[in-house]
Amino acid sequence: MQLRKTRASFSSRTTMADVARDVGVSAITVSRALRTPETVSEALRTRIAEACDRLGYVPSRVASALASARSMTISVLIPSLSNIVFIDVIVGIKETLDRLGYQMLMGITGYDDPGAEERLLRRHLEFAPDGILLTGADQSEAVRALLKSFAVPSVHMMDDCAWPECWWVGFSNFDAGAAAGRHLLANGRRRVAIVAAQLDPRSVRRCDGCRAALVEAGCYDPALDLRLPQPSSIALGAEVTAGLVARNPECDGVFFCNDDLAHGALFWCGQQGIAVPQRLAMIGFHDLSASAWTPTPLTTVETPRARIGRDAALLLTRRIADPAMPPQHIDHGFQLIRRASA
Amino acid sequence: MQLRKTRASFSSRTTMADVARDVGVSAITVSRALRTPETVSEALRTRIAEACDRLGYVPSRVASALASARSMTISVLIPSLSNIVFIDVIVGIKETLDRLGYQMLMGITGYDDPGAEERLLRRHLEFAPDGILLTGADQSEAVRALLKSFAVPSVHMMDDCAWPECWWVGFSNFDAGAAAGRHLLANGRRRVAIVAAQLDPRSVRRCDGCRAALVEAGCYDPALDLRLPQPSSIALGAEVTAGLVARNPECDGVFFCNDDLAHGALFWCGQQGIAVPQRLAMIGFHDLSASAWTPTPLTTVETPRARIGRDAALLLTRRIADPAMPPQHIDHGFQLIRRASA
DNA sequence: CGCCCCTTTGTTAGCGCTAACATCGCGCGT
DNA sequence: ACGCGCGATGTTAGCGCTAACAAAGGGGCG
Repeated sequence: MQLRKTRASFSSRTTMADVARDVGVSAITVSRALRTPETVSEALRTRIAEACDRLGYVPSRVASALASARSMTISVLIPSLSNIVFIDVIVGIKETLDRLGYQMLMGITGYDDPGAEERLLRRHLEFAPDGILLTGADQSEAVRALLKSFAVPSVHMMDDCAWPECWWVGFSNFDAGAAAGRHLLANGRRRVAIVAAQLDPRSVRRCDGCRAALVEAGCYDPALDLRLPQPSSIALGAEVTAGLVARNPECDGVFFCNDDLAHGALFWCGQQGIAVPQRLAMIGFHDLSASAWTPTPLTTVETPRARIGRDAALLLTRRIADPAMPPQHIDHGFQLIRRASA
Repeated sequence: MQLRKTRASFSSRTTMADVARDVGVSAITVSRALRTPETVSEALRTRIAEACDRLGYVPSRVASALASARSMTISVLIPSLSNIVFIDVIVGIKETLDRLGYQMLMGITGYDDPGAEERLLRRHLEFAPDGILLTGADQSEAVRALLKSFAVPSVHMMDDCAWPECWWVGFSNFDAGAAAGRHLLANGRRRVAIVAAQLDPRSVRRCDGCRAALVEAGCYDPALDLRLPQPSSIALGAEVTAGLVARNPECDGVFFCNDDLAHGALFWCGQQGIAVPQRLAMIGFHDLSASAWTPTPLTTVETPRARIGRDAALLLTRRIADPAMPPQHIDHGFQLIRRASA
């Protein structure tokens, strides 16, 4: 008889072997009763279920993951939590993953550090996720190499991607920006400013789209094309609008790359008595819930964020289940929401 | 020679054994070089680090978790993602956990189903988290029993708790509500309404606090004490204020159990030309970023959400490291933010 | 009646790592 | 010269589960 100390275990929890012993079968039968009930006779299945209940058995996904090479976790990499846009995406993702029994591991890349996504990915790979959801399709070479060498299925969210091998669920930020620009033009605006903050690739692409629309109409003015590196906020929107009106009094319309900035602009115009849209029309991006409630309700581009999250997660789990599946792309589009501001 | 198929493994990744073979040492030495570098000679340590790099070795936390009974994950149970308040808490939690190398597993309990938290906890226990962060201290008996039987350390967030064994980081919702009530009274208001939506225990407690303040001042009127089961939103705030003004024209002040409702009320008053605070004073709760930007800036109670998340996570990891530690409570308080609305 | 196939259960051997104990060699004090 | 302590490395076993193969029993069919 050894006197060797028993080694640490997860709080000496009830194991599958305990349940098996209790019922008088082998562990694999318990395993099957839980995972593939149809392969176990009904009588046994009932006795096993009863024993699990009675003993308070909670299966260990850690052991299961090691044995089956399926961790039942999905890593989700997003740039920020402070941006409600990504929260909506997460809500959609969780809806799908909860239903399918996956857990979500979340990683925040930030906007500034170009190497952050790779470091984060490496950290997440330690947890052996069954798949990865990425924001945008502008990943670095290092990130793509890691994904490939670890053979982790991935799906990109919130933008489109020209590369046919890329799995993505999103919409064209370029087209959405262009639609916003054309709407301002259709409103008779000729001196249109473009305001972008937090220069992530998707904001840049929608500004590109808006710019293209202005160029096409022959009224693009680089002096009205503002790029701010700071994080987007209501306060920044107010500040930048004040500067814009002071320096470019002829400006008669603004495309803001997101709604927060537009909210700040609207509040500031309200305080200053600047008539929106008569004097200055404006259009935002994403249609946040407050956009229907600003002093002048905000015309904006609605993006189906929760649907994108939901479908990206669904697509990813399908890809995990069938590695031979050909690449899929889902374009969920966008919708111009016409309110009073433009 | 067996022809048995090799079993599934995590995409045939490089293992610790591969690194050990490459360097010409045993696996345990590699393990030590990574986890407790000071126990391995410097020469070996360098060669091991070099081999890890060259082979692209990423340690498997799944195997590590099984062997060491430490999963390096923390489960966080919150009621909702749509409520920005909890996002702020999550931001704080992630700040701490990222620094300490933990991963976060997130569970959403919702507001309605009383059994949801227990089911969710059970699901999370399958992943063998090293600790659990819970919202509030009103858990069901079943939840407390599960936590006890699995011996998972936990810390409660966002409220205080009278029970001395309970570890918590938060503030007194009751006191915060009372402070809001007293502020309205100090503004000379005598016909004060209390409006609560999404009746979670913390909202209820802050309304209790406000009510106590009104009772103490001898001006509590049950007809002005509104409890709405619906989810809180800007639209609901507008709607309920319209009803309140119509039915109770004498009402001169309102305590809203959160800022969203107050925003809706302010927008509605702006549209209707109702003077805030002259005709109707109002005070919100949580100090969301938009509260400084409403038509009339909102007086509200600031809650240190990110700090609570950060410190709750820190406390939890300390409790994990030292199971003998006595229960800790951190009261981060709250702060009345005086703006124009009251 | 024997054969085959299908359903149901079991045996064996890991998945990749780490706890616990074992061992080895070196410097030091006496 | 000897033993002791200590730092550095190794051996063994096992965490709790599941893949792969094995086997037993029953039923259908020529």
